[in-house]
Amino acid sequence: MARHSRVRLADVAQLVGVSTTTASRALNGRGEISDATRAAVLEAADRLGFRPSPFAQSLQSRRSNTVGLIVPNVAHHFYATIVQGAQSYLKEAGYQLVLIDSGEDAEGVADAIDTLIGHWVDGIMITTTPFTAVGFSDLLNGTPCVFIDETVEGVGAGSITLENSEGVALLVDHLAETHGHKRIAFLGGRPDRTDGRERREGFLNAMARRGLLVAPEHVSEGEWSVRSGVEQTLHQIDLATPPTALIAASAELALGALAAARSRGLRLPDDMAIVSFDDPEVGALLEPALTAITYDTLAMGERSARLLVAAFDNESAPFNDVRLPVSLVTRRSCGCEFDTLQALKHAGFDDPRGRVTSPSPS
Amino acid sequence: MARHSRVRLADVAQLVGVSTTTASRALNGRGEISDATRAAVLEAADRLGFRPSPFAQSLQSRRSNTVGLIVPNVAHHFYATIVQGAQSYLKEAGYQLVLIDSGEDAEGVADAIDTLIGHWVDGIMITTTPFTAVGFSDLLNGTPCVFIDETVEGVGAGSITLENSEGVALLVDHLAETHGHKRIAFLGGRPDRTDGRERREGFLNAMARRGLLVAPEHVSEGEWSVRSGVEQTLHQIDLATPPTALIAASAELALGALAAARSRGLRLPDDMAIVSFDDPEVGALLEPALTAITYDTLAMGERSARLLVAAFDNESAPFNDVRLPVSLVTRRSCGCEFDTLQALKHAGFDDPRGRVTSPSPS
DNA sequence: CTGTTAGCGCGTTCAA
DNA sequence: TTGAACGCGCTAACAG
Repeated sequence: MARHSRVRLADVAQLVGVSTTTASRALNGRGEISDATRAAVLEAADRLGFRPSPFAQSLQSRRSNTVGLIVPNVAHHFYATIVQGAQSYLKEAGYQLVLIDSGEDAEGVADAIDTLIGHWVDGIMITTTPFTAVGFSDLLNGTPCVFIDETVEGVGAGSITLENSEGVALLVDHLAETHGHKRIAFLGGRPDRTDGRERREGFLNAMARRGLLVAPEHVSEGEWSVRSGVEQTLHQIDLATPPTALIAASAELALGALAAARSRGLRLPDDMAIVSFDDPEVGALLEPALTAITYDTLAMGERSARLLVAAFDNESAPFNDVRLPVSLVTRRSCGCEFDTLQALKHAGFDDPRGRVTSPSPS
Repeated sequence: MARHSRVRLADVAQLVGVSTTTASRALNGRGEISDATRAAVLEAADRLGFRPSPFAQSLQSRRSNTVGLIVPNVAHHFYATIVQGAQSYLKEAGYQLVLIDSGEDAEGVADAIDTLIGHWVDGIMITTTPFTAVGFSDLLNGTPCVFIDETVEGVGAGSITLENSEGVALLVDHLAETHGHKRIAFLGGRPDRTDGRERREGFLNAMARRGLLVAPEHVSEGEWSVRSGVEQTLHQIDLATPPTALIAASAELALGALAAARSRGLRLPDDMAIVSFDDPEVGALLEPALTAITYDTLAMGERSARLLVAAFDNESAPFNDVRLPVSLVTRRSCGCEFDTLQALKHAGFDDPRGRVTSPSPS
């Protein structure tokens, strides 16, 4: 295998005719040094293509300039975008991202944390929380950490989450005020996740605030998946008193809901309105185009990385609980007017790399 | 910032009462050593929670046990899945993945390669090729490398690509044989990419093989994006002799095509059939459900990683050009029968992590 | 079978 | 302003 053999600091120093100490000082700008030698060293380093060995540096400094990110599934757009956001900030800040796709189960996450600590990452960002506070504390063993989209009480430097209940309230308000819906059902995800729980509670609160009754059978629960969306929706449609509008707690649930309703021959949005927390990548391209809550996932990643890096310099800072705003994009599935082609022209969808971006709400 | 201070080999050795050399031998299984001391060292290491410093090891061995992966856009499902596949193999093989989202432009990729080499990765996987062979050779400077979805002649240990022309041929054959289409148009992506070029040529060849005429205006070109799909499709529809079927060279183009055709009031698939190379995540949930070429993206990532790691042990092996098979999934957009709900029940879409997997063809 | 020595490449003393 | 010496933690080479 290719053993790396490159120019060392010593080579640079030798070329210039100074000690490695001097060369080091010139390159790092520490200590006093004459302008002449500094210039000479810099030029020599440049000419030789000198790159300091990160291992030697880390061995000496006891820090790796590396940050770990644990996601349950990189292939999911939400997590992939967080990776992207995090990396863009970390690069700027001089850190390298180490990504681990852990799966969602506890064992995988424990493994991932262990691996990252074994690699001496300076900090860890975690997007899935199958442990309690003590569990995490044990695993982390003092390594700085930030939670994304989830919160674990009293562990880590902070968390970045969405305004989940506010978002659901936007959906409820829009359905009720603009379109006059009263019998609104909620398709939920897993209640053991922070986001799932908050969205569910947000729904109940928003309905209560408007004095709208929620029949128990109009609040269902399931997995965070398309299949579950189908099942929950069929169940709702078959009810003696089916709802006139559906709020899906996630993009996958909404996709399932759309498919299920269509296959039952319902005309959307006339027979039933369907809206969603989470705007799927293809939200504007669905039939009907999906009214949804959007948010800046890229910013979630960036903010998280920023929060973590900030924590490096200030370990004793209090837990930082950041909430990111969300907003409503009205399209056709709620009953509003929406011209897909027009929307495409004005907002996004032109990423040359092929990304299907949703029009960002202003 | 949290300086790592942990148990060193020396601590273990001291506890047992042997030299670090002996301890090292016991832990690494090198050299002769008595069973008794080996056991003692292992136990002590375990009890102390000893983890060898990767920096010290790398400094000494001159290898990092780390592999770099460069993608133009992690947020894109295709690349995200490659990341996932690559990581799953690398983990098994004892390597850590270092991911860089470089963007698609040459500068970003050059930067990424540079960064990775600066981190002494043992090898690099590249998914976008904005350079010629000499360009890459210069940048890589001997670092083992594998290309994914693209090929650069004569550089690296090998490449993993799809059976692009075979895939397009499957689409052409299906449209012609099963549905009797003769005027088939092709919506192309960027011809400067290996995949784009091969799909375009595959189309022309497949049509020629069947003796079908292709009017020049029925082969268009553009970006790899939804917007471009919309534009190209509108252009085709407005032609004096519009095609009766459309083959989109990528998922994004297909999504754009669907939206454009629908917005013009065309009934799909009766007025126009639309099929696609690339099965979008939501292929089965579109209206109409999209007939498409699918392939195992996860396997692309795995195979690539496998190929790279194999190259570590055998640097002089010849260039390994791996082609991954693709297959046709017929749904409704070509004119076939397709029951979305039924498909959901039988194939995929039940990933608890929320992944929207396409039914895999058997 | 085991220990001593030395060096991977860098930064940081301390002394000149 | 510069340099010599040392140590970060580990393993390979060379004794014993």
